[in-house]
Amino acid sequence: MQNKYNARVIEREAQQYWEDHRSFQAREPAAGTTSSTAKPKYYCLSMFPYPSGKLHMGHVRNYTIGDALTRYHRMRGYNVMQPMGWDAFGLPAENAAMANQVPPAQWTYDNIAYMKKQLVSLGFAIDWEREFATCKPEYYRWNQWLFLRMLEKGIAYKKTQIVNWDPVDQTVLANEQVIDGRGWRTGAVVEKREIPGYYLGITRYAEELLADLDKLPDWPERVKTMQANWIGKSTGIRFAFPYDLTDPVNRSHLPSSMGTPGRVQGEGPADTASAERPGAGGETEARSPQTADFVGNESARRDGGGLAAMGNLWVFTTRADTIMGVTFCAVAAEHPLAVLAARNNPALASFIDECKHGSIMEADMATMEKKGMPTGIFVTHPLNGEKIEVWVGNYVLMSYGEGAVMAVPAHDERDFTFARQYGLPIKPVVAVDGQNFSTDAWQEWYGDKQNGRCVNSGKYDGLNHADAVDAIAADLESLGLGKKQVLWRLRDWGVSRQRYWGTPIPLIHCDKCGDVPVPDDQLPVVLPDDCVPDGSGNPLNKRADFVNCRCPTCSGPAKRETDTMDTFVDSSWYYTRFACADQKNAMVDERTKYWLPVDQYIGGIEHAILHLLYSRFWTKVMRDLGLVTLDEPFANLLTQGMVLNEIFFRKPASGRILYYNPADIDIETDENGKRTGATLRADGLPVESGGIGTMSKSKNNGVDPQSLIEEYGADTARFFMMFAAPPEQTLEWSDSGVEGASRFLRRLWDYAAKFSAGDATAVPDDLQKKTRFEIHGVLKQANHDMAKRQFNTVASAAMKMLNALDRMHGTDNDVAKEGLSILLRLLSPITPHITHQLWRDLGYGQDILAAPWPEADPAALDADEIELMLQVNGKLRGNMRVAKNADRAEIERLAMQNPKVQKHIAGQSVKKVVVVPGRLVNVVV
RNA sequence: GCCGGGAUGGCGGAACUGGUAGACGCACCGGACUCAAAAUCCGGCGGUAGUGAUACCGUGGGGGUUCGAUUCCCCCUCCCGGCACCA
Repeated sequence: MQNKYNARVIEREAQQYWEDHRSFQAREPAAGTTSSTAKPKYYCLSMFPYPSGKLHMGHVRNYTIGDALTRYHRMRGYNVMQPMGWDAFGLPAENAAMANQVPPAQWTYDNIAYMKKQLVSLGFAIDWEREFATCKPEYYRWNQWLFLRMLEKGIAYKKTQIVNWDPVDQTVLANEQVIDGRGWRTGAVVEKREIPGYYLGITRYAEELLADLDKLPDWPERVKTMQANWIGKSTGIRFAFPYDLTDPVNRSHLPSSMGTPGRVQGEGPADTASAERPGAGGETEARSPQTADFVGNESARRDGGGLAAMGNLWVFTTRADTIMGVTFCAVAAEHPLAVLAARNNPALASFIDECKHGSIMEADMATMEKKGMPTGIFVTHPLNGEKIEVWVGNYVLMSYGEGAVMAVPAHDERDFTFARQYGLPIKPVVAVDGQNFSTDAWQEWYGDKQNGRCVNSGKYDGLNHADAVDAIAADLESLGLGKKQVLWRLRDWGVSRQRYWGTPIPLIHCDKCGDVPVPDDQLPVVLPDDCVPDGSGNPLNKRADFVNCRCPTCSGPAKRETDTMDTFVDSSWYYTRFACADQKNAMVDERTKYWLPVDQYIGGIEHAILHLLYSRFWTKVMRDLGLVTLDEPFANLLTQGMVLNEIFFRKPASGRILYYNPADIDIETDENGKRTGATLRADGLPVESGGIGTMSKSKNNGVDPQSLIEEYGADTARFFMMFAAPPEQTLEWSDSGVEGASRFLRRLWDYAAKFSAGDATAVPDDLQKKTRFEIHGVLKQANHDMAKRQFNTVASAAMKMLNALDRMHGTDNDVAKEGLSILLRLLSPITPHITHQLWRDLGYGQDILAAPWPEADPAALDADEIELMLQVNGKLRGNMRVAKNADRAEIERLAMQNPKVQKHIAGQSVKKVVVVPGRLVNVVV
């Protein structure tokens, strides 16, 4: 073997070997394999990358974790599959296309080619025969196909709603892209536009998406919590306050056009299905408060379309037990009653306008001062008949529930604040023993529904929360004015995008026949891949060859839909496609039954909600269409931590902060190694430390994986990443840590070279025995850690083994031979190249991948004598060796004789002696 | 405000189910090799006192349970992440 470690050469050779032997090709079991002879399968998947240009450290960490798990399970005897693909549609390609005047397709394919080379050079055990890119018609045709199935089932539907529109870029903006009411790029004032779009009915699955979180015991708790919060289930009562605009108190609000009083047709309680709710949005729009109008709100739409003189103000509450404490109602600025009242009230109109133009971010609204104005409209309390005034309140969201609330200042903190501000009455209707109500300040117990009892509530007095809610729900229902209802925070998923680089939505607009789905036999609707966007809207609109078509129904001239699908659609089902990527005639086939679910999914926490929720939804839809047979796609989820690096900067007296790359900084330390300062190497002058942050361009603290691989090799990069921190925690970059990883691999190589040369230095038997004891002890712990996916301690175990072997000096013995074979196998999931080479060079076998995973030998751990700690009053005072089979009395006797123990118990009486077998003796005095 | 996760040497991080706190590595200090440097190897490395054996203190702070607490319970402080006028 070579006596010097040359990463470049051995990594190239190992990768060539794997390619030649198709080492990572995953195969389904041959027909006839019985479940008793079959290997268990292990589908290990890392979130596929967006082909942005080149890999970043986050990718390297993500895929190294996945690769270590894949290789470990393979050696453990699993039939493994680790595929890779490309999440290839998306906005950055359009931006790059504009900047470089190159079509997004070409840019994307160039990036894929380069990044694939990088992945190969990192030695990942990927089955490249299953690779695909989502921007290929062979893939996205199934987006279109399934979309059409959803349309048939009514899961996909079209509706019109308000969105943020940038008039300069001519595109929809996500909420995050609107800053102080202006487009982030153009600075143009964002308009509200009512735009038709397609929605997927994820809310139909809300209950199951929430309940099935319990079927995911191996998901991180915080991800499940985030999803549960996002889905946001509230159980309560939807009920109505009837109003009559012809009533003398309301006469001034009667619209002149509204001569004849009369009830609105079809108005009734609980007739709005909870599943399909107003203001739906997808991806980013899901958070949009839909402030501009009440479009989509069914009860509101009927009233708003031509408000009748008599009607119902619908509200939702989870605290129906406080219904007798209602002293006013509050509605959102966009609520039809507010709009009506503003018609002849200029002050109110301008207030409403102010509310609408406020920040649309909900986070900002939370800290906003509570403001409101009375509408002068009165509604009737459904249970006690009192006249209740309707206020417009800036704290009521049009997008949640009915856009209107019953206000109970005594038992809701927001209502309390509001009532105090405007001098509205506060009427306590819930009492808690031992507490006195005061309107001076809000107290915690006012909102307590656990311990409260109804008071001042007539027939409901004395009831607790649950009983009162039941009784009130029953009464409201018998009046036809209300009913129990579940309200969800989750919105339907808006998937239409006015973008070019995405899956065309397969619909055709015909003047005669309306919106006509593209027939299956005309799929895929192929996206022209030679467009270069110019920044003025969707370039597809200018492609006559794409837009103009024939109506599938009447064959007349028609126009193709030019909106494309949200790119989250692509990633919602790609994991099913890997099971059968070569299937030309169907979206998926039987092979999904074998491979799914994904046994281990690995990715960033930033996808905790969107991608993971959409994928869960999509799986359930595919299941209901009979395409797959599972409820949940990802059995085990690992969310890896981010890669951080230090930030260095200078702040010139004038001008912008300048950031310096840590690689260009020298650290000064005192003689204890404590840092005293940092200077820029170029000029030797001090720079300031800005702490630790995620690697980013803006902070100039990124490290390019490519340069790392070129300088040290893939194994060093992989080893450092695994050693520096547990996978779920953040990882701090450290150049000297990388150096240390490299040093270890060189030491390993040097040791192997020495072993190979045969160093016959005599090693005493007891040292050999001790070394073997140590190796197997470390292995036992390492296997425990491996099962926990705690790779940092596995890496450290490998280092400990090398240290132990090295201490033995001589290598020509069975302990060294066995120890090295254990070490190589333990390390092979982390550093596959060097271990592949050494395994062959040292004659252990042809291919370490075929070697069994090492297990600790109990015989090696069996010692004649064991060491016991000696404590006096719980303080460590010494230790002693006793025979393995010494009994309790013997141990106690020996411990009491021990001089260290004697010294510390001198002159005191022994109260008790605690003996923990194999561990310690504690003498209590 | 609510939910989740944290806090251990100069640094990254270990510590099985309550049983030797600081494994392993980095940094630093001392030594060997060298004309010298790098690389490599050997030794040291929580704090205080002491020449030393040793003693005391020490896992964010305070209390508790226990023979024994980084680990379990209660209270508090700070940090990170997510959500947020959700009715």
